[in-house]
Amino acid sequence: MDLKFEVIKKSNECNARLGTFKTKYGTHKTPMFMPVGTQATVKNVSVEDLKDAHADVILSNTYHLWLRPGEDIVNMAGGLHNFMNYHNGPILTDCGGFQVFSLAKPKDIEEEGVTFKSHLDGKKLFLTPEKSIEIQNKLGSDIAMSFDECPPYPVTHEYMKNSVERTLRWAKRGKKVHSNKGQALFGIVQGGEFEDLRKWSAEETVKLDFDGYSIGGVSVGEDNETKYKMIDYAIPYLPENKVRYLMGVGDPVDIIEGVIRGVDIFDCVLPTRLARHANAFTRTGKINLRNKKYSDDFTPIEENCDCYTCKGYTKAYIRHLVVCDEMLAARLLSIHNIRFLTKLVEDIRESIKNDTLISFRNDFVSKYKKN
RNA sequence: GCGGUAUUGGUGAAGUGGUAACACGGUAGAUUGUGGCUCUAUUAUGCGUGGGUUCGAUUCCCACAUACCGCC
Repeated sequence: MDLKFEVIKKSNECNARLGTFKTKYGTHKTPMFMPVGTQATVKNVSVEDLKDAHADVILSNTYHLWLRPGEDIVNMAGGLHNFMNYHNGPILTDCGGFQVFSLAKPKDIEEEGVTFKSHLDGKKLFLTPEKSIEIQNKLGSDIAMSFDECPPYPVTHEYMKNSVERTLRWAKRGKKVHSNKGQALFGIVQGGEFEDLRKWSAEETVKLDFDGYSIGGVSVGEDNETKYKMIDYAIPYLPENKVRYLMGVGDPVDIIEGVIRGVDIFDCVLPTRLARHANAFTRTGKINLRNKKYSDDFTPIEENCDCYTCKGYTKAYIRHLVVCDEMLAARLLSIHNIRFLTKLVEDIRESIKNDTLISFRNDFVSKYKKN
């Protein structure tokens, strides 16, 4: 399904662009941040919480839902939206390719597909590009991802070349069986830190004509300079009139740097994972609510934040919940962290509109200290 | 009153005549297409108190304190 992506404005100081795309849920603004809800739930928060936090598109995962409860169950429920009661916006399903990186060994990656060892019971599983698309079709997500391999960092040029070529062949196979007319399908650019492979991967993937393009294999252990190069190497070969999605990136500074380089969409587990580890984003850096210094701090996480958490709860109280291992801590922190990133992209959009993104970046980075 | 046994950090505890394991907890840190798991660093200048022996004692000896168990 064509997302009718439109560039509303191009920055005149960098590659950033302000855009919109359309689905049956309405018009969606980019740059955008998507919270991750791997197992048909954004951990610890309700769909009402997500709405309050200005979440729009959310992510779910093919691999996890394939194992539990199984795509047929979700299909019987009427699709993911009905199953999880999420009607605020579209759902994007990741293809399961990232699990190749985290669960499979290189020898288990073959032309036909990938042999996984289930993280639940160790059972051997076999996932192919066709199977991934078929599962995503049944899940009924609005945007499906092409099945890819996300190699670790670093690997040799030779390994990466083989991997990228195979990922392209997998993309072709997946596209061939993609039959869900109401579902968009995105291709994934790989190639690691190698400029020639990123270029090749981007050009060849674009030839297949997907509804959007993502840059994968980023933030897998490389340094910042390399990370930003990976984006720079791919962007010039992606079409202007299609969304660009940088997979798995959600550090606030990385989001800004990504937008400056021409990225439209981001997703990341960071806001919710950090919340489970008692961390909160603030404009002056990440803070750890477990820290003793907050035990008598009766101010909100951020004084001017409009999220549910900051409007009603103090750092001292949240710290108390964290120390007592109370579940509410994770919920309150998740809500704040998600809102922090949705607000960040709102500010980014405003900055693109005003052609002040570079100074916004400089200002943000100077205040956002790595503790 | 007499004998015996014990006393190590916030907790449970190991241990040795050469300067205090381990676990939990505490304090910090990591976390980027999610296992809430996990990982890393750090946390007793001191082994009930006071003496003695020794180059050196938490360790051996004596006394005392405290706790528990026997006996009158």
